Amino acid sequence: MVKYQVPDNQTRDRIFKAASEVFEEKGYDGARMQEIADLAGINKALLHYYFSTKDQLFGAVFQVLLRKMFEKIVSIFMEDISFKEKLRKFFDQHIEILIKNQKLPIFLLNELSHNPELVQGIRETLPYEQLRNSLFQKHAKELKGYGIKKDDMPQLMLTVVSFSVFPFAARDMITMMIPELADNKKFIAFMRDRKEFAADFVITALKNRKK
Amino acid sequence: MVKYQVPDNQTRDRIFKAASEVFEEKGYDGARMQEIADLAGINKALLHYYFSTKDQLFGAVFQVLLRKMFEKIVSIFMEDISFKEKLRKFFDQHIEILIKNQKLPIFLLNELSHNPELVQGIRETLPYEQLRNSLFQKHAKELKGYGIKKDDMPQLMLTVVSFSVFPFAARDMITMMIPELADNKKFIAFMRDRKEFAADFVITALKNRKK
DNA sequence: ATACGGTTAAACTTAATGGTTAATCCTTAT
DNA sequence: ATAAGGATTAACCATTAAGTTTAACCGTAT
Repeated sequence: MVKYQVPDNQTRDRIFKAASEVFEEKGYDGARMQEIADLAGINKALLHYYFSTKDQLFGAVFQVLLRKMFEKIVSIFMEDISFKEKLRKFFDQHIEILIKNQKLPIFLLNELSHNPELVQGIRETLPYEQLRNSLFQKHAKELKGYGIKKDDMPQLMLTVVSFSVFPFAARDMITMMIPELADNKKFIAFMRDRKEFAADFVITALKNRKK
Repeated sequence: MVKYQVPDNQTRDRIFKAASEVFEEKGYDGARMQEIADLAGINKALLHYYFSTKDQLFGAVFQVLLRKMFEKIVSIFMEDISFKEKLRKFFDQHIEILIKNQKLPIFLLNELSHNPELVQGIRETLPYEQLRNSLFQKHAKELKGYGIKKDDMPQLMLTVVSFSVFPFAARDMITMMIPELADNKKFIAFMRDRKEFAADFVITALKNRKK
């Protein structure tokens, strides 16, 4: 493979990374192409040389970030372990990921809510159907033992995900009510505590569910 | 009190209402003063006559919306009923409010995350300290019976709130994974089901908590 | 050598968009 | 009736941001 002036497409990658940061931080409307160019260490002309419009750049970034987050979740839930184990593992790993990407949830949720058509291009490529069905079938006995019917799965899954995602999306609301957690270190500790709290909470609720 | 041309401040109110809608729908960055003026049925000059800058208008709107939401939550939790009853009542009433203000959660959370200083003016006027303390003290015996220590209260309260708020904030993410719920009627039904699901879930988890 | 892709700087175009101005309207007080 | 003053308007202004253009530079492949 012949190398040109710039070996790989490092410029494109730098743009992509810069754009991810700026979009994630400010949202689509608040982001400025100039700021992205600055952060990538290039000028606006080159930025448009790689991504002709803001929309296109945003679309690319959004899709990657959404997929990244989604695939992490799926991969954990696809593993071949008991449902209870999955829960513990999920909260552990997912919360660690979110600690490293604290602004990601609110960014994804907000942009999605502002233009739902963003999903169009991604929907087909994500194995959400697969996840939904296989999750219930793989743990049919275990879930049946908990009195969880197939119809209950959406409520349950939403509940599980909200345990880890919501605190990050609502971070500043939490800070408002619990000023101690304004300190990032303490917030992270709080979220690490939450791993066990959440797993225990869900498992207890399931085990003792009225059938 | 002498009345001038316009008896009450109906114009101001119309502006305020229009601004609430537009900001809630598009966010600060996505909102246009022109659109607000149009929706209020006036022109931009008059808009600036009442609210000199976009920031000022936004600040006023945001504060009112945040307080509105917060006070509803507080009022339910302050009532003089058992903790279990509070939970059921909270999920019932809170979810009904959110059904009528579906975009409010993501709006508040997103704007707050973009400029946390928004809280400054509001913090003092909200009885969150009061809520935190009185909640635990009022139900000391009941919560003790569940093995909830004072330190556990933030985790518990966050959990409770996330049951009702998160689904609205994540509405389009949910729609992506559960296409049936794209239909608003069905989504509302789903959320009404969730009232009982959430209350049962939390109460079961509490009752059987390992101490 | 030369052709070409990546890159820069800088000036430019164009379409909003927030905010202003000066005049007009309307109601009430005198 | 008329003056005063708040409410309202149409037109305007200044700035910003996306995207373009142009001319030049530089390293590598042919």
